Amino acid sequence: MPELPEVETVRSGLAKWVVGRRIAAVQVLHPRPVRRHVAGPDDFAAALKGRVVEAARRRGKFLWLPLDGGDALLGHLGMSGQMLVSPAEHEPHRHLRVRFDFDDGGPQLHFVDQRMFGGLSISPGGAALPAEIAHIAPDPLEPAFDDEAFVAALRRKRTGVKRALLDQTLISGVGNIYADEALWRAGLHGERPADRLTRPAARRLLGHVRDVLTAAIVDGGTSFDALYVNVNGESGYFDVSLAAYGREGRPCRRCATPIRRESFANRSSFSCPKCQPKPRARIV
DNA sequence: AGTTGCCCCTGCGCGC
DNA sequence: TGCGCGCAGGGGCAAC
Repeated sequence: MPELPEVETVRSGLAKWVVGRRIAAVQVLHPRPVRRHVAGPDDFAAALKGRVVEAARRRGKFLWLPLDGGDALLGHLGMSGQMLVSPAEHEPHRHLRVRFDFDDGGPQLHFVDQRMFGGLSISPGGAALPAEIAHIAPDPLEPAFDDEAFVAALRRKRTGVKRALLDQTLISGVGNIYADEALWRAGLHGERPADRLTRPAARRLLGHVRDVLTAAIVDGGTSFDALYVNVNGESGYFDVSLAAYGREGRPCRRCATPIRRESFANRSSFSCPKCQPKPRARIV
């Protein structure tokens, strides 16, 4: 579910509510979200007890909390993960998987995840950049992102431009919603061969990716339902600004043609049939 | 080596 | 009312 804007909204909430606090206890209520910690849930909890959270960082859709001593708590929300800051007296969420208590007795941190595609792990020495996510490309909102390197790499991809946008080793943070939104803004169908984009077209597409991600962060992300909320349980409202995703049959905001839905990699793609014409088959 | 497909999970809404 | 099916903001890994 969460893409870069949603994860960034969560990160800023963690920066505000969790950074600077010392973990007093960790309870793992379901082992699956901690599956990447090979030593097991008990070891995971023991290793975090007493550690101070020093920062809240993000690359693409990954989050990490640098801890005193140089390690980091690395997290990914998967399709349905949430980080909630919750007073201890509140009724726990049905899908609460991991609970963190702090030594100040203040609100707890709850990792909630219905589908459990997300997870938490400890990255040894991973405060600056966890080794586990070294294979992920920078995201387009961080200074390390190299626009021209991305444009060149995109134009070498022997695949459709949407698949390329979703390739986290090429550009991170873009998921199914914002890929469709950026392609709509660029007037490109997702099946357009990436290696046939002109350099200027690739640069324009990157600009649209950056613009839509930035606009969505301002709105606190996209919330279709209760599965995505910020650390205080509040929804984002970028959904009202979506132009393509989830708008099948509704008029294109540019030309009023009904938005089309096509199946794509076990999911869906939304686009305007007129503004984003399907490419002709590749002639080899 | 680069690209594609399958699988991991739970729950909800729809049609029969 | 009940059940089966399709679908959902992601990513790792095996197989071509």
